[in-house]
Amino acid sequence: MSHDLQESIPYLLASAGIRTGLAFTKELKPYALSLNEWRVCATLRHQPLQRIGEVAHHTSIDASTLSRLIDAMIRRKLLVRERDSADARARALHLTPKGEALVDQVIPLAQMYERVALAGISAEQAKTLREILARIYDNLDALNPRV
Amino acid sequence: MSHDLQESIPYLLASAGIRTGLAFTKELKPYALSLNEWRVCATLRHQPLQRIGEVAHHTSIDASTLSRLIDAMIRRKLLVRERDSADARARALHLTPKGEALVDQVIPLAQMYERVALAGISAEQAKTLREILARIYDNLDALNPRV
DNA sequence: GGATTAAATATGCAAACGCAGATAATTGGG
DNA sequence: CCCAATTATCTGCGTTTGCATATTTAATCC
Repeated sequence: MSHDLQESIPYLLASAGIRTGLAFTKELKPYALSLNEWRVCATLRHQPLQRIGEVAHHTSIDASTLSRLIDAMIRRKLLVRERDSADARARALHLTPKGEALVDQVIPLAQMYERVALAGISAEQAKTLREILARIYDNLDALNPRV
Repeated sequence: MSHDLQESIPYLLASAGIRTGLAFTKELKPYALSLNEWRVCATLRHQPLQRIGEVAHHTSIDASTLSRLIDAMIRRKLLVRERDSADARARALHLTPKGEALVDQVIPLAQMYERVALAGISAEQAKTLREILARIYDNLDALNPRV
């Protein structure tokens, strides 16, 4: 059987994604943020007032891992948790002003990495890439019996 | 400051990559392979006789993590390690027949995931995607002071 | 050819992770 | 209004991970 595994989309996705993540992790060190913490910030910046379960779904981070991660972030006063108006069992998370300020500090870094990653890739290709990646995420999300 | 982080390439890459990895991890369970073990198999299938350091570089898995992972795989007789002809300090790894047989069993799964991930994406777009992902990997690889 | 440097791999250790099950709090049926 | 069922989150616990450092082995210099 031939089939070059190095050319398979899952393999290439992992390679590019892990590399990018590792590099960005180093950049985050001065801000005392782990990559997962940053991803939590990013999704809450995009859409505030999410519950832990929603954040877990959006970031693909296990809810139990998130529970602890978010506790620590709350202790650092980057996030707060309030009663959810819709379901009182749940608590809705959002960034504090301090958290937002931190995100604003990191955004230029994220923009720089975007440029580094996309070096030699046309704007049009980048647009296609965004669409395809979103589609792949959706394809795999659909596979999951609702995380 | 605006800038939607959810649209940034690193974020989308992580989302799509992690999702794909999680889903594939479940498929690997019956074969008692972790995702990292599979990635090691894949790179050794593509290019045998690599050292640990080379595998570490190709997979972006830390060498110390790999050292232990590979020990376990050798104990399972999926890999063997021989003296490297070029540098006798190093040992070159390659799959055993048993390891190759396992890879052959998993390949159809990998092919299936390729199809699932690419649902609704044209062959031409998929080709572009492969090229771009490889380019992104290279762009970030170049950034690293030789891992 | 012995000592020094260099490189590849392994190990100690603490932190992060993921699964399974526990807990907390609400909803819905009677 | 109370109890069973449901759902969101948390905790216990063993495994995996990554960093720093040690160890092993060979290449190189004198």
